[in-house]
Amino acid sequence: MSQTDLLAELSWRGLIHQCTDQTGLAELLASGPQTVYIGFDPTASSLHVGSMMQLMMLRRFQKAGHRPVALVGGATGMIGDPSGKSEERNLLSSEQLQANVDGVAAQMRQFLDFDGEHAAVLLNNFDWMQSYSYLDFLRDVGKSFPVGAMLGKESVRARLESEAGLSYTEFSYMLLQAFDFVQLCKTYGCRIQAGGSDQWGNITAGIDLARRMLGEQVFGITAPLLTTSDGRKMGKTESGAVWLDAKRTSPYQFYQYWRNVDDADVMRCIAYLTEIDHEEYQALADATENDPGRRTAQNRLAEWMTDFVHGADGLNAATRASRILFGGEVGVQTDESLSEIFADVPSSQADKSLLEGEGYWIVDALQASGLVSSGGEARRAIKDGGVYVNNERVTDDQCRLTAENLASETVMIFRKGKRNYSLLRFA
RNA sequence: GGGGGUUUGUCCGAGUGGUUAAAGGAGACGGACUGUAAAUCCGUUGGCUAUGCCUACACAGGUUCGAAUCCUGUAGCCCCCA
Repeated sequence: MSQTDLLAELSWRGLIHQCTDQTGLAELLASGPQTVYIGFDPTASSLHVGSMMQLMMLRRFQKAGHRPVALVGGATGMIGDPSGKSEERNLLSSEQLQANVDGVAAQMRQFLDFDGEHAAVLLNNFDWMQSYSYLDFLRDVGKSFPVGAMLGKESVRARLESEAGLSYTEFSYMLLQAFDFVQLCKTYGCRIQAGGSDQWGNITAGIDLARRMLGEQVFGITAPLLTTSDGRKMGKTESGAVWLDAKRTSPYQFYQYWRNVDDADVMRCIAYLTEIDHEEYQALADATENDPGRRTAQNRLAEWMTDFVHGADGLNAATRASRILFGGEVGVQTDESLSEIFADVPSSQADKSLLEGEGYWIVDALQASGLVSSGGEARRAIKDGGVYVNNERVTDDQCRLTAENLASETVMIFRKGKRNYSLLRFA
C-alpha cells in the first residue's frame, strides 16, 4: 500500500472519527515514513476486542510503511484514565501491573512486525516516569497546563458533574499521557498519536504540550468506539469480555461471538477489525442486504478473526466444534478429540460400573450430568423430546445406558435442548 | 399509643370451607418454524422408588370429617386517628 492510500483506507473503513488538521496530517504522511503511537492500558493480562481495534490501527500504519509504537501504560496504568469511566478506578498493585504489561506485550507480537524496516517498537512509559521526580514534573510539565483548559475537557467535566467526583490523582492523568507524547516526539520523532474517540481529550492535551515544550506541531487521530447499533460496547458477553487470550476466551467462543453479531453491526466490525479489502467488503455488504439469512458476512468475519487471532488450528477447532455442538453427528470419537471439541462444556464423573448389567437409567444420568435438577424434570424433558445422548434424541424415559452408548472410550455426551451440553466421564 | 387492611408458587395476580399442586399473566425451559435471528405457534413449569405417595398458599397453634379459605397468637408491609 502506498503512503497516500492510508488515509483513504481509514476513511472508507470509517476509522476516522476526529482528526487534528487532516490536510496537515496527509502532507506529513506523504512526506515519508512516520512514527505513530497508541497507548494501551494494562488493566488485564490480556487484550480484548476494544484494544484489538487499536492494534489493527497500528498495523495499518505499519503496512503503509510507517513505524508503529505500542506504548504500554505501566505508569499511567498506576493512575487510571478517567476518560469515559463513570467512577474512580481501583488502583492496581505494581506486581499485578507488571504481569499485565508482560501479558499484553506478548500478544502484541502477533499483530505487529517487530523486525525489518519499519519495525514496531514496544515501550513502557514506566521506564521514563519512574525516576521523574514530582517537583521536576510539576515544573516541566504542570506549568504548561492551565487548569481552566483542563476543567473544560469533556472527560473531566463529565466526572465533576457526576456524583462519583474525581480524585486529584485521576485529574492528573492527562498530564502523564500528554507527556508521553512529548517524550516519544523527542526520542522517536513520533508526531502522530492515534486512539479511540474517548482519547481525544488526552491526545489534544499532548499536542498542546508538545507545542509548548518542544515547539513541535504534532497530530492526533481518533477512531470511533466499537459499539453495537443500539449503542452498547461490543466485545462483551453475559459472561464478560471477549478476550484474545485463548485461555480466557476459547477459539470456539471467540468464533461464535463473531458469528452471532447482528446484521446491523457486522459490516462495521469487518471494516474496523479486519483487513478484508474494499471489494470483498462491498460484496459482503450486498450479501447481507440481499440474503441476510445466509449470514455470509458473519461467517466471513468469524473466520477471518479466528484465523487471525488463533491461527489455522484455532479456526479449525472452532468450526469443528461448532458443527458438532450445533447438532451434527458425533460419530466415533476419542477422549482427546471430545475434550477438545467440548472444551467449553461442563463435565462430571461417574462410576463406570453403572454401565454394567442392565445399565444406567437415563433419568439418573441426566441428573448426574447436571442438566436437570430433579427426576421429574428429566422425565418431562424426555417427554418433550428435548434430550439427546450423543446428539441422538431419547424418546423413552425408561431407557438404560450401557457401554454401547459411549461416544469415545469413556465419555458420553448429554444434551438438553438446542445447545445445553454436558459430558459424563465414566471412570 | 388506638383503628383498619394486607402477606398466595420464580415474579405479578385470582381464589370458593371439600374434583386446588392451587385460574390468569409474565418469566424460564422444551418442541415446531427460522438465519445458531426476531416474531409466531404448541407443550411443560413442587418432589418422589409415580395409575399412587409426600411437601406446599408469611410463621405457630386451634375449630372442623375436611382449611390457602374460619378463629387465636407472632412477624413483615400499607393506610387512617392522636
